[in-house]
Order: sequence, then C-alpha cells, then structure tokens
Amino acid sequence: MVACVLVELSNKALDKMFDYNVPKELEEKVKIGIRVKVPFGMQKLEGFILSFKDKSDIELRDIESIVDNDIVLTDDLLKLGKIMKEKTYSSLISCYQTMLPKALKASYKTNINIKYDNFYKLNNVNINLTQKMKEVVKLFNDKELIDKKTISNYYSNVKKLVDIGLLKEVKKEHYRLTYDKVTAEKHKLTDEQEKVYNEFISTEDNVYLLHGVTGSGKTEVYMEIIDYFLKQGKTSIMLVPEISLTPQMVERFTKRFGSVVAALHSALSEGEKYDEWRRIARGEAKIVIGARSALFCPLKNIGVIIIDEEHSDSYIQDDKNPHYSAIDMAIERSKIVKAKVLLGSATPSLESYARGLKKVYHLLTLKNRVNGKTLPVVKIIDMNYGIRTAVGSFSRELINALNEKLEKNEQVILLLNRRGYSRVVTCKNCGFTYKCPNCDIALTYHKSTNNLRCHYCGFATKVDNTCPKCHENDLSSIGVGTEKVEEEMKKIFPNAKVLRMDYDTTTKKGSHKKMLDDFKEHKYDILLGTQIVAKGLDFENVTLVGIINADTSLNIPNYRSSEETFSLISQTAGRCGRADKEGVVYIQTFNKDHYAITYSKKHDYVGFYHEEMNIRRKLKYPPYYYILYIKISGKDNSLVYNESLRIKKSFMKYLKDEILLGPSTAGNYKINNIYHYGIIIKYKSDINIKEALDLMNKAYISNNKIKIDIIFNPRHF
DNA sequence: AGCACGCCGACT
DNA sequence: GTCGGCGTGCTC
Repeated sequence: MVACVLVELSNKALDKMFDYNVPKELEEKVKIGIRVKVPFGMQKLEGFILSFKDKSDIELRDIESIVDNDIVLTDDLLKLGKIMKEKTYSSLISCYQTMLPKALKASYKTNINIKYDNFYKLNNVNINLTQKMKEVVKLFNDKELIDKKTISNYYSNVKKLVDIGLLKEVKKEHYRLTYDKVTAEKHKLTDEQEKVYNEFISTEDNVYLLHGVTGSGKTEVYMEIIDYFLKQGKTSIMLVPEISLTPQMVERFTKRFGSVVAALHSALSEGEKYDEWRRIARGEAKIVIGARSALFCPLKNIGVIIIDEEHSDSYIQDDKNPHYSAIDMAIERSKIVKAKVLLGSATPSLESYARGLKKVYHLLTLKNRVNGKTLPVVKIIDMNYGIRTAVGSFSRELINALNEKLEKNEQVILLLNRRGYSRVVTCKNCGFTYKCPNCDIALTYHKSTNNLRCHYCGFATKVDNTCPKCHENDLSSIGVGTEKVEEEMKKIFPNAKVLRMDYDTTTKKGSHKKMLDDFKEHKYDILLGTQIVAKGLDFENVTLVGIINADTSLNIPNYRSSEETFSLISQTAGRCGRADKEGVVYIQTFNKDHYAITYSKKHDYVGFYHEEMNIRRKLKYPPYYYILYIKISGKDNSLVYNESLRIKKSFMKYLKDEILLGPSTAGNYKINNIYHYGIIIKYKSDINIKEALDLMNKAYISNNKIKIDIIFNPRHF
C-alpha cells in the first residue's frame, strides 16, 4: 500500500505529491485527508494523505506515524482546496493550510492539550443499596453520564461507590467553552421578512443577495432560515466580518440555538479554537458562526452558507497567499455540497448588486426597518464654512447637538474616519518627516508609548522635540487620532463620560465586549471610535451619530473610495434611532456635494449604485472589468524592476483589448528591505490571461531572487 | 524550508 | 594546503 502525501512546506517547487510506503501496522488507520509524519530528506515533516496507489516504481520510505486520528480535511474541503489553488494560483498546501486552525499546523509548536473531566456511569450490581445510594441511582433516570460534583451532593464518598462496583469512572472530554441553554421565545417575522424568508426557502437558486436597509432585521431572517435547515437535519455556516466586534450577534444565536452553536473568532485562544473545531468535526455543532476562515470548518451536511455584511473587506485575504475571496469560495463549496449561499448587506458591493440585477444572484429586498421606524435624518455640515467657528475637530452645530443630547441623557456615537490617515510627525521649519529605515514610509506617532512606529514592519523609535535635520524645536504631529479628539472632548464637554474604542484599546481579549456592554449599560455617554464603531452594533439609547471627518476615505488612492465612503456613512448612520427615539446623523465634510455624501444623506443605495456604475464603466473598473494585480518582489531593486519590465512585455504579446499598467512602486515599495513592484491588468475575459500566467509561473518557479504574487481583484494596492 | 554538495577566495 | 563563503539542486 502506497500513500501519496502532500508535505507541509510552502514552496512552489515542492507543491506536488511524494509517495510513501504505508507500514503494515498503519494500514488500518490511514485514510484520505489525514495528517501523517514522514521522513523528508534529512528532516521529518507533516503532510496530508491525498490518495493511495498499489505500488511505485521507485524505492519508497515509510510513513512514520499518524498525527491525529480524526479526519482533518473532509472530502468536500479536499475538493475545495484544489479549486482554490486553480483560482488563486497559490500552492495546494497553502490552500489546505488556510483551512485549518493554527493549532493543527505543524509549525505550531505549543502543545494543545485535550482536557478531560471525571464522569460516572451506572453499573448493575447485586448488593443491597442504602437509601442514599438509591438516591444516586435515581439521578441516572434520564442521563447516562453524571459528573463527580453532582453525585457528591448526594453521596460524598464517590470513590466508595466506584469500589463497590455501583459506578464506573469515565473520562469525558471537557471543552473549554460552554454555552447557555436555549431560552428562545417564539420569533415573529414582519410581513416583509416573511416574504423574503418564503422566497428563499421555496426557490432553488444557488446564490441569493439580501439587500436590506440597516435595522430591517436581516439577522432575524438569517435565524429563521437557519432554524428551517436545522429542522431538516441540515447545518449552517454564518460568516460575519470580525466576529469579536459583534459579540451581540453571537449572543443572540447562542440564546436561541444553545449548544449546537460553535463560534470561531480571533478572540478565542488557540486551545478554544481547537476545541470548537473538534466539536464541529464530530457533528456536535450544527451552526457555525465565525470570521472568514470559518468557511472552512469541517461541518457536514451543510444547508446554507450565510455571509453577513457581504461588502466587507474582511472577506478578502489580501495580505498573504492564497489571495482569496470568502464569497467566491463559499459559492464553490456550496456547489460541491449542494447548499445555498445567502449574501446580505445594507450596502452590497457593486459587484454583488450588479449580479443581483443581472439575475446571476437571486435578489431579495428589505426596504423597511422593523416596526416602521424611520431611517435617521442626516445633516451635512460644510466644513469649508464650519471650520471658522469650529473648536478643534468639532463644528459649532455638532457641539450644540451633542450638548442637547447630553442634557436629555441620551447617548452618542462619534466616528473618526481614520482609514489612510495617520499621525505623522513633521518639522514645521524644514518639512522633515520621520520615515522607517526599512520600509521608507512615514512613521506614526503613538502617544501612549510616546514613540514612533512603522505600521508595516513594526520598527519603533523614540521621538524628541528637536528636529534631527534642522535642529529647530518645531516638530508637530499632523492628523487627528482618537486620542487627540478625546482630549478635545474633555475640554468641550467636561462632564461627559467618553469611551474611546480603537485598535489600541481593544486588542486585549474580551475588552471589546466589555466596552460595548458598559456602553449599553450607559456607563458612558459618548462612544468615540474608528471604523470599529460602524459595525452592526445595536444600542437603543443612541440618538445622535457624528461623523467627524467623512472625507478621509474619499481621499484614499483607490477606485473604491466612493463606495467605501457611502458604505461607511450608511452603516454608521444605521447605528442610531433603532428604538423608539428618533435619531439624527451629523456629517462633517469639505465635500458636501460629492455624490457619495449626497446619496447617503438620502439613504439611496440604488441611486448611488447607478451613479457609481457610470464612473466604473467610463474608467474601466470592476464590475465592468476584472483586475489582476501581479506583485513582483525581491531584495535586489534593479533586478526586481528589470524582471517586472520583462514580465510586462511577456504579457503584452497575449493581450488585445486588455489594459496593462505599471510596473509601479505603489508608494510603499520598500518593506523590510524587500522591494516591490506591481503590474495591473484590467481584463474582461480570463482566457488570454491564463496562458500568460502559466508561462510566467513556470519561468520563475525555481527563481529564489524574485517572488511573484498573483492577486485577482484586490481591494487594496 | 533545510541540508548537502561543490566550486572559489583568504588564512592559521 | 584547508576553512568557509553561499549558489544550486534535491527531497518519495
């Protein structure tokens, strides 16, 4: 018996099968999808068995051992990995590796322990039982196993019961996480929700897009659909953008569905993730909620894959190989297992909505908020005038509105739009700016640690007030951070309790949830934060939302900036006026006539969609054209540049109507002493592209001076 | 990714 | 003469 093994080394030249002999004693245990330890040259490696054959022409070495007994990659995941490799031009092993939690990877050196608890099972014995012993027997009426603590409440000497043979000790795996029991009341859908629900379950399409305004109760519809599948004996996966940012969502699901819910998110420890993973693999969990990677959980018998806030960037793995879209992969997985996909958003990506209109996706719509609540009034403050009377970052109008709400004891959310923004230290005298010696980009000032840090490589350096170039004491930080706005607020609203929430304050495990709970309990009046506060939070007492700088996201150098701005404003505005009290939104902007601003004022997604589509068509951007980004990198700057030119030339031969841009350095071209160049190809059909890509891959497969990344439809450059 | 093999420069 | 630099190539 010979096993074909894919070893866990991420190297394109190694992305093929190696054959191993299966020793007699392992023949019973080996299965496809299992991980094994094999000798490989001088080293020992882990790998996956992907197939078997009878014999081999060359002399083989033996599989050394089996790593774990549970099948780690199920049949459909093995198939999905192959599709992922084809679609992303990544190595097969990197695709399989992204499907597994870190704790299961060979490189993860810390041991993850499986925890056991003592449980007891009832035995039949022919002895006279005391009254107290009979009470213990009664406990087993409806249960097979009972834990030690429960028994000892009735009979303190549990060991004696084991000695006389009445009880048998059983070790049972104890999971690190437990969930509350179901406490769900009957949920009543509105007529509009009911219609969407019925249309979803009674039609036979593959992909559905639910466009529902904020507060229209999309989550309620998801839960009914999941319940429907649960009753059919089918399971569900629900992806959310950043699950640790939406603890309320997980809470609602566990309250309704109880212990069949498994949550996979970044706030879990590796041990906790490992436990959840095994619960899923064993079929104990039927509903999986998680971030992007939860798509690859080993759930069997899937009925539906739901992707909430489908426009979110977090569904795209942009920073490392394989560069995949969880939406594309969800559709692929659904085709393999014959499940449905449901995408949901108040502001769908243009790509998805265009497919909805073309009936590639089945479009479903929720136009109204539940209980007839209206969307909040949006007021636009023109900062071209407002700046004259503003105090720091706050216009007069916003200050007045804030004071009014604080007097009424209502709550406020303030969004500081910080994308593409940083606190850069510049000399007012000579213009000197601190830059990273490794990455050649501006360093960002962090007040809490009083140092400058590089956001790319983590380089940090002390800062003092004297300019290292002209020696004047005139360094100042430019740009606004949450810390600075918080300081301003202390002066303008000395009595308000302000909760600051950004990446720096929420990295500690569980701190995010605690902050949101505190805000919900009104321990704070104002929640001030970055993009984090725009995500699906649900607070009844929030009646004012302020967007301090709506323009920042408009100014980022990306064709999606208008879409992102519209989406951000709409999502943030959706955070207020969710209960009885009416909500109002203040948007401070220098671009009051920009269509992303004016359409969001009107809550008009469809209007924005059509206007933005016109621009995309004219400028040949998605969804009219696909984008392929080829990143060429290496340590030798001129070599990387010359190879980039050569690659560009080789592509030109294959292209006709396609557009070829670059090679460009895209700004931050030196990161950690490695130089990067990018080539962008805009195309309508991938037939021509594929041949050129394959040729390029072959040419560079064993070139370790040049690294090539192929990224389809990137969101960031 | 590691590790060996191999072909060149500078040193006790 | 040998030690060691890292460029190249292989691992069932």
